[in-house]
Amino acid sequence: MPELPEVETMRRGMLPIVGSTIKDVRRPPCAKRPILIQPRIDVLRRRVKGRTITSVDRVGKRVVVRVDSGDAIIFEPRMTGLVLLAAPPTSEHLRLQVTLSGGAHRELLFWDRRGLGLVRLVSPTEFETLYGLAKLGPDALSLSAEQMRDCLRKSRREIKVALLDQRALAGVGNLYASELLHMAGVHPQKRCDLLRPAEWQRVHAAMIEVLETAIRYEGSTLSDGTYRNALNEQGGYQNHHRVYDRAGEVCPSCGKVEIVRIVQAQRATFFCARCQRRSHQPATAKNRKSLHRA
DNA sequence: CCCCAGTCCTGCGGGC
DNA sequence: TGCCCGCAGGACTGGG
Repeated sequence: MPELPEVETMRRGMLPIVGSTIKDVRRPPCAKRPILIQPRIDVLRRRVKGRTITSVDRVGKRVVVRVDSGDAIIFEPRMTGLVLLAAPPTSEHLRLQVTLSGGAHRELLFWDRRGLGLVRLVSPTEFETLYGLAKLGPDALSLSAEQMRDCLRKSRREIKVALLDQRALAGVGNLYASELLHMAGVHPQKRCDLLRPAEWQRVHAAMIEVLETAIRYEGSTLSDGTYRNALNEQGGYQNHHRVYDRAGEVCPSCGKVEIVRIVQAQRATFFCARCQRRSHQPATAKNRKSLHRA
C-alpha cells in the first residue's frame, strides 16, 4: 500500500517526463470495472492533449503531474495503484495510458490491480479545494515537531489512529505508523492528550527518520509484491521493518519475543509490548541511539 | 468535534 | 487436493 515513501519514490521515478508533451490519453479496454477518472476521459483528453509537463510533485500519498496550462493530473494509488514509465506487472489491470513525445519515455501508465485508486484532472482552484491545507494536513516530512504537537496534543484519540488522519498530517499510513511508534518507544494506544513533550519530540524525530530511511530504500514491497517504483522494480525497506507484520517475532530493540498485533480503527497495528508501554517511561538506550543517528 | 461501521476492489492464504 | 471465506486497508460517507 503506497504511503509517503512509496509515492515519493514513484514521483522521483517520474521526473524524466518533465518537459515531455502529452500526445494522447487513453483508457485501455479493461475487462473489470473501470476505475474512477474525473472528468470524463474525452474532457480530460481535450484539456491535456498537446500540453507540456512542467513538474511532478507529491502531496501526501498522491502524485501531481502539472502541465503548462496550470492544470494538474492527480494520481491517487490508494491500495494497489502504480504510476509507471515501464511495462506494468500485468496488462489486465492497466487503467490509463498517457502517450508522450519529446522525451526519453513514450508513455506514462496508471496500473491498479484492485481498482480502488483514481485519476483526476484539476484546475489550480480545484487543487486548493481538494488538496489544500483545509482538506489535507501539512506533509509529514515538512512539518516541525512543534506543529505536530500543536495540532494533535489536545486530541483524545489514540496516537496511532491520529497519525493516519490525513487532515492532521499527510503521508503516514498504516505500515509506517506502527514503524515510527516503535522507534519512538510510544504505545500505539496512548491517547494524544497524554503524550509528554519529550514523547512528541521522539514521535516526530522517529517519523522523519523512518520516512527518510524508507525513501532511501525506495519503499516497501510487501509479500503480495504489488508495490513497484516507476520502472516496475521492488522496494527494499520491507527487509528493515521493525514490527510491521512481525507478530510473534523478536523485537529488534529489546531482543525478546514481544511483538504483538492488535486492531485499531479496523486496521492492524504491530508493536513491542516491552519497548512501548502505555505509562510514561524514557526511551530505551537503543531507541535513543537509533534516533540520534538520524 | 470524534468515533464507528460500511463501501469500493482483487488476490491470496488459512482452514477444512 | 481443492474450494471458500475472510482478510488486507486508503479514503470517503452516513449515522450516532
